[in-house]
Amino acid sequence: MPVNAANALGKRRSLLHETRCQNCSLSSLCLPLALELEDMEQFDAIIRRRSPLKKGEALFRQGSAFSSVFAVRSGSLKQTTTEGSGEDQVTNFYLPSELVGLDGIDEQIYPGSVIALETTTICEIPFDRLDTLSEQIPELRGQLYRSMSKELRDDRKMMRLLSRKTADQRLASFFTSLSDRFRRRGYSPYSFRLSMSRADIGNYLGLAVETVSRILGRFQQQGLVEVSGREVNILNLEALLAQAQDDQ
Amino acid sequence: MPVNAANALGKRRSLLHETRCQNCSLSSLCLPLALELEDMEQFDAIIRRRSPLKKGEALFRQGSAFSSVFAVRSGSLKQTTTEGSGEDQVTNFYLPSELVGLDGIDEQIYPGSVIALETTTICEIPFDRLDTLSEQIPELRGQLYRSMSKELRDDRKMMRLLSRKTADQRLASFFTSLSDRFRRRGYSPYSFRLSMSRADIGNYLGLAVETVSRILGRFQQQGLVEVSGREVNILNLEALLAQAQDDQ
DNA sequence: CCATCTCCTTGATCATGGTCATGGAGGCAT
DNA sequence: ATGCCTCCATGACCATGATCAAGGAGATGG
Repeated sequence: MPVNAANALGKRRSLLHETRCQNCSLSSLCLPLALELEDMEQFDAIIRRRSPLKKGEALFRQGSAFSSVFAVRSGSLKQTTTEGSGEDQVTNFYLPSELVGLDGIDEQIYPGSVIALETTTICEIPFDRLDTLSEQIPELRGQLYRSMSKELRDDRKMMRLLSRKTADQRLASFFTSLSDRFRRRGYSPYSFRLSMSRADIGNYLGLAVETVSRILGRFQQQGLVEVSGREVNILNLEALLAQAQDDQ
Repeated sequence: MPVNAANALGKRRSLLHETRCQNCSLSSLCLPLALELEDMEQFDAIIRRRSPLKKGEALFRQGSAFSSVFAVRSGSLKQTTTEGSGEDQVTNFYLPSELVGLDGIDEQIYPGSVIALETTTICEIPFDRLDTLSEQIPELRGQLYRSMSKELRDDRKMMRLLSRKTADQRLASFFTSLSDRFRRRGYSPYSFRLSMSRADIGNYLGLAVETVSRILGRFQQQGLVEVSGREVNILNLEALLAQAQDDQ
């Protein structure tokens, strides 16, 4: 007895590491967040699921032609930009449900490379189709505006961090921010694994690797966190939050 | 003999410091950049021209309710954010044709204050009407996406500046960037007036005022610029551009 | 299981730019 | 004009974090 068409489709999708937005656990955080079922189906139809990226693989490279934005489904990535012959600069880390590539719209070129930090699955959203759909679905358009606006806001925070905070405050901010992002995604805010190296963290925070190591050591001695390699246990979130403030 | 209606309207507008987008010298840089005449008229209709801000006046304050984005018509402004009881952080300077307030869409609150640095005129664009119009006019929507995308790109540049560049490179970048922005607006790229104080510049670049002063002095000795108070003359743009690079 | 490489840690020294202190210059109101 | 501010410049000193150096830990592949 043959399975019905819907099931067959379902099976094929799952074999290709695909799922539909309707079933995705991230749908409450991701772009289709505000969509009715019917609209979500339309949105779902333009998504291209990609085969997973392996650690170190690039989603795209700086300078390549812009065509799509991408939503992270699982795993994590870093964005890096190179200028002249200078060293790379890590400008962002991306976690599941976050949107990658929005800064390429303007010049139709990706202004940075985005590299997987671990095995990572991605939903590709062709931008011209997204734009067209955003004409028909105001909620989708609103969500897109909001995503970009939020990224602008986060950038301002990062500027403040880079120009006013001490090394200790930067690390504390980094951990509390990560903790918060994990919590919002339903993971433990106290216990998680860093997918990025110390070098990536230092580069992102504007610090030398050695400084990152030293401060992590100090945080451990102070009983704020417990760090073993890339495993992190936050022991005193309150104190970390206090450290992260740059006022006083 | 009565003047005709169009003239009367024109007069009233100019009395209120108003002009229409069609006549605005900035229209090739501003939001309506890509619009046909007919679309531009629709866009023009939702704009509210405001009476000029005086130096030091706020366009809006951090935390107030988001309702509009704003286009700078003449003059300049700075964006500052306060965190806790900490010192303000200058996160941006805005020049004519640039769009202010885009980072408030997400949380429906302006995340920073925006203050006029001199007498400044502004076009107010109510966001809900802009959004609605962007549904009907794809070019407008595209331009809005591009504006936000560009701001994201500029933010990445700023992060690189703050985390990798030396004090000299930061100042050189600041001047070359300003020079470029003036050039694009049809002003001299070599000779201009700074509307912001040394303190604002230092705050923006993550430097102490004293450092800004010292480096400006050094730049003068090196024959790169001539600075007298807030008047700037760029004598050697090439060399400044070279200084501004962070590679080598 | 060993060799190799990358990643991380820790120590010693140094340099950039911050802080503190002071004085001058220019704008603005009286 | 005169005094008062704010803004800017310059000098002396200091602190934070970078750089240099070396070694250990953990992963990866033969």
